[in-house]
Amino acid sequence: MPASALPYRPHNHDACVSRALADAREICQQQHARLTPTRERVLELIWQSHKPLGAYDVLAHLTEDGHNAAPPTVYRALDFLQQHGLVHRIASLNAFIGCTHAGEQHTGMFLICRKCQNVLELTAPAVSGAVEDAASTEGFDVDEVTLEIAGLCPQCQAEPGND
Amino acid sequence: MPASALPYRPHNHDACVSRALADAREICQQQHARLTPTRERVLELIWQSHKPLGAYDVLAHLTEDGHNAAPPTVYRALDFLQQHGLVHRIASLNAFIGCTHAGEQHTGMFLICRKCQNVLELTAPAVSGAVEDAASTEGFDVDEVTLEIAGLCPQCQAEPGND
DNA sequence: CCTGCAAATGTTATAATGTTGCAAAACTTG
DNA sequence: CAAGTTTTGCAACATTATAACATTTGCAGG
Repeated sequence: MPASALPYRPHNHDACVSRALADAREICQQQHARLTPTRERVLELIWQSHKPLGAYDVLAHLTEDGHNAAPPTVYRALDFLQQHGLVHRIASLNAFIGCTHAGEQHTGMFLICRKCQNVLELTAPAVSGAVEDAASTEGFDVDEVTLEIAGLCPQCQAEPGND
Repeated sequence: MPASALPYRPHNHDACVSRALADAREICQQQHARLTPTRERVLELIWQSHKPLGAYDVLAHLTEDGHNAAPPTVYRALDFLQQHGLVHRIASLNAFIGCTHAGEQHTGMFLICRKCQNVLELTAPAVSGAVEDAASTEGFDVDEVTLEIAGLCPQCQAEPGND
């Protein structure tokens, strides 16, 4: 039985968000990218949920803030955050989640619990390597890998009614 | 240099579609599933393109046929075809493609050329294994794997202007 | 045959997700 | 501060997907 991974454990989520924001500020500074208030707020909203958040969910939160935002505002902020490696888009959910490896070189692999919706982002060199090998056997030049795994997290497996 | 994989090679595409349809009929018969005219026509349309086809593209073709179809018709047919392993949905493209391993037990892995749009479906046991290992290290119970790789196919790499 | 059920389809409307294009504002740099 | 670039606001629109309910079809049993 492995040690429980972060999103599955109770933890001080405020601190976890603060750290992510501080990291983001630093990364943006290094890259001469402008983490504007809207962008930072969007990142914060996404981090406040360990679960993936849809663009329109983000929009709704901004509206609650009193920010009179339209969809492009959100999509533009999300594009920016993605480009700087601060959030990932989960294609199978049309949703976004904070990157837990921001700043590091990595290929994301996501374990998505279909019951509690928590997402764990992994870096698995063995997987990346196998994917690269398979692609290069076909002479294919890899640009971007989408690797999303739906299933049951350890906690939810333990609960009843998961057939 | 590997031998060129099927979708990248010129081939008798009509025959390739016919074979897919014949296989589908057999698979459905075995599973006591009804491959109705609409479902079969949708499968045929998808196979006639080696490129992924959006639901509304399928709808447009049906309309050309004189079939007065609405979105639910297409989505229902696609659901059926997916459930019986005859087509795959490519989440990163919101599009569908014929399954080249229908009837076999397999985990799809898709090499999607971002230039010519061709898609090659692979079965790579090494990748599936690595994914399984990574998931089980986290105690995660895998249900479904979405593995989509965007990049350049061998043909398109050879052409100019692919920076 | 026909009757009644289940599966499949038709139909209308609507929800959810994402984009384009242009004008205004803010920041940056000389 | 003036000119250029980046960011934001805003309105309209495009694309993808589903809900709800009526109708038809295929088929098994009386």
